[in-house]
Formats: sequence, C-alpha cells, structure tokens
Amino acid sequence: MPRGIARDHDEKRGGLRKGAAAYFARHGYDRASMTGAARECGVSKALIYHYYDSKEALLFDILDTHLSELVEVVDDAKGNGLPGLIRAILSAYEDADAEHKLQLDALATLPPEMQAPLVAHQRRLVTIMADAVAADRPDLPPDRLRAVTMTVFGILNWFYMWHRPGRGLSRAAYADLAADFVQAGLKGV
Amino acid sequence: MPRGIARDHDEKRGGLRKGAAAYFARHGYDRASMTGAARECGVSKALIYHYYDSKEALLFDILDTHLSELVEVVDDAKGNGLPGLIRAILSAYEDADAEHKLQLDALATLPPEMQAPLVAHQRRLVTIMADAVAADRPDLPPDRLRAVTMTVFGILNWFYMWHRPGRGLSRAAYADLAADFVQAGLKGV
DNA sequence: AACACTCTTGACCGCATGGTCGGTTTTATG
DNA sequence: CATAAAACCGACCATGCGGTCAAGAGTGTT
Repeated sequence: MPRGIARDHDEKRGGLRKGAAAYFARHGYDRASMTGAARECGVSKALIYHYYDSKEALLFDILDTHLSELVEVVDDAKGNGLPGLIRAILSAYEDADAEHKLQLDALATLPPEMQAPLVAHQRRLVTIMADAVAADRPDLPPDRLRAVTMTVFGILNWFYMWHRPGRGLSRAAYADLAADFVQAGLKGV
Repeated sequence: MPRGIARDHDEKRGGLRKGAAAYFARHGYDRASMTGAARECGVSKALIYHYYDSKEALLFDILDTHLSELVEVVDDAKGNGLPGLIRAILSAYEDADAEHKLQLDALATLPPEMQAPLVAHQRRLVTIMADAVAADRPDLPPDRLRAVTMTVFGILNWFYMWHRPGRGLSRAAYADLAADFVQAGLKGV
C-alpha cells in the first residue's frame, strides 16, 4: 500500500476554508474568483481543486462547518434562557463574520440538494430560539411566536452590517443591550 | 429640428427598471445576466443599453429611485412617532421587495462614487429613525442611541427574508407587532 | 415629402471565469 | 530502496459575460 492522506490534510483544508471564506465575504461570492481565493491562501488554483471538487463544494464546506459550530454553541447555551442565547450567538459570530455574511448572501446560490442540509441546521437554530421565546411567553399563538423569533434573528443577523470593531458599543455591550431590548420587547407583544 | 425623445420614454425606462430589478433580485445581481434581464423585460439586450450606459448604471437607477421614494415616505411619516415610522416603512416595502433586496446585497458592488449618493439617502433614513427613537428616550447616550436605531432597522430589513405572503402574520399585522415590540423594548434599555 | 434622430434588433468581440490536464516533487508504506 | 499515490503547479480550454456595432424601422419636425 502506498502513502495515504497527509497528516495535516484536515488543517490544510481548514486553512483553505478560512482563507476562501474571508476572500469570498470581502468580494462577494459571485464576484470572487477561484484564482483570487487561491492567491489569498498562498496556493495555486489547481491545489484548491485538489481539495475541493468545485467552487460550490468549497462554499458548502464553509457554510456547513460554520452552521454546525453555531448549532453546537446554541445547543450548549439553551439552558441559559433567551438572554444567554442572544449573548452566545453574538459571541459565536465574533470570529466568523465572513462565514456569517456568506451564509446570508450566498447560501441561496447553491443547488437545492446542497442547500437542504444547511437549511436543516438553520431550522434547528430557529427551533431552539423559538423554544426560548416560548419559555418567556407560553401564551403566544404559533404565528406570533414565529414572528417574534424571526424578529430576534433580524436583530442578531443585522449586527454585522452596521457594527465596526472599535467604534461604538463593543460586541459584548451590544449583546447585553440586545438581550435587554428583546426581553422588554417580549412583554409588549 | 428633428424628433426628440419619445413621449413614453420615461415609462419605458421605468418598465425596464422594474423588470430588471425583479430579475436581478431573483437571481442575485452578479449572477443575473443582462441578456436574461432583457428577456424578462421582453426586449433585446441592446435596447437596455440604449436606455442605460451599463449594468451598473441600471442598478444605480433602481436603487436611487427606490431609496428616494423611501426617504419621501419616511419624511411624510415622521410626524407619527416611532410606531408610525415602522408601519410606514414596512408598508413601503410592500411592492419593493426586489429593490429592497438589491439594496442590501448589491449596493456594495457599485464603485464608491456611485455609492455615495445612495448611502446619503440611507443616512437620511437612519437619522429620521434615530430622531424618533430619541424622542421616546432622550436620555440615551449617542452610541446606545445608534445601537438601538440599528436594532430597529435589523428588525425591518430582515422581514423580507422570512415572510412569505399569504403565510403567517400579514404585513400589516406584523407591522403592529413590530411597533409594539420596539416600543416595549425601548423601555428596557 | 424630406430629414434627422430615436427606437429596436441580431450578430459580434474581447475578456475573465470555473475548471482541466500533464507533469514534477514529496512522502508514507512495503 | 522501490513505488505508488498524494501534494502541488503553470499552462491551457470552453463558456458565458458585459458591452459594441451596423443597420433597419418608426416618427416628430420643418
């Protein structure tokens, strides 16, 4: 038997994933070229195609890894109530701004069969959040519960669009503000 | 002097703007081809280039028209307080889902000098919203005022991502819920 | 009627892109 | 040490894109 896969195969792949995610997010997935992503990672384009079958497969791996980690974080935090969830999610985005941005504006470009497992992850996040909201407001009918849940995600998902590190409230300070805002808001609907 | 511009020039241009916006939004601005947009509008690609200098110029006109109308609507509604503003914005998005989506994910692809006037419109919207928030909570320091303002925009801008016409709460019902949520939330920060 | 210009088109062009290929180097395994 | 596959690359290819062009049809003005 000849040599198998390199010992650092997974780390290399991870490096490409991270580098490509940053490049894709900065330029927009569609505009970003594989040649550019390769240069950003310091490798040849052909090497990326050694690790990934296609640009789409690379994007899928980026999003799948990101969403899996997010589900894990949220799963661990669901015991701490709605404020705990909000803080956990904002904190998890800390080093994943690129991946998060990609999720919002490139996921839809994948073919349905690749989208499906990613959407399943998203649904799990939504379910956990909805449960946390329902714990505070068990009286809400389903459609209002869903509306409030998506309202919370709107707040969280919008954060990366306006927040500039080092300016204005810190991430942690905003997490506190958002948690307070949501908890108070919940009493008003 | 020979003939001037056709009487229906502006309507034709408006039709292209609307058709192209829908097509761009459905496929994503970068993926969407001018050939496809032309087919959607029932004209040849060359004709679009008769009305617009470039794909970017077309995008600019779509966004500029949309944001101008939005500023107008918001300006008219700013007398009705925060809830009035929220309802006015959600209602204005009613027939502008495509334009709104484009604003969020394609504006950044324009060159800086084309972005500038559009960003100026956005800033005007933010200012008006911030004033409405400050009217309810004049005690908020600037960075918290800004954070709360962007929180409200997060709620509003996320709406199109999860709402499916005919399912769940109606647009108007959600506008009421969002207004209540924000007003209550404001008391908690 | 004659003109000059707009409106409209199908065919075409140069270029950047996603992806491939043949080859060289490296390395785990026997 | 031999070997077979993995790791890696520069050059290449086909396709689809934004944009152009030459030409015809239609129309307000003189």
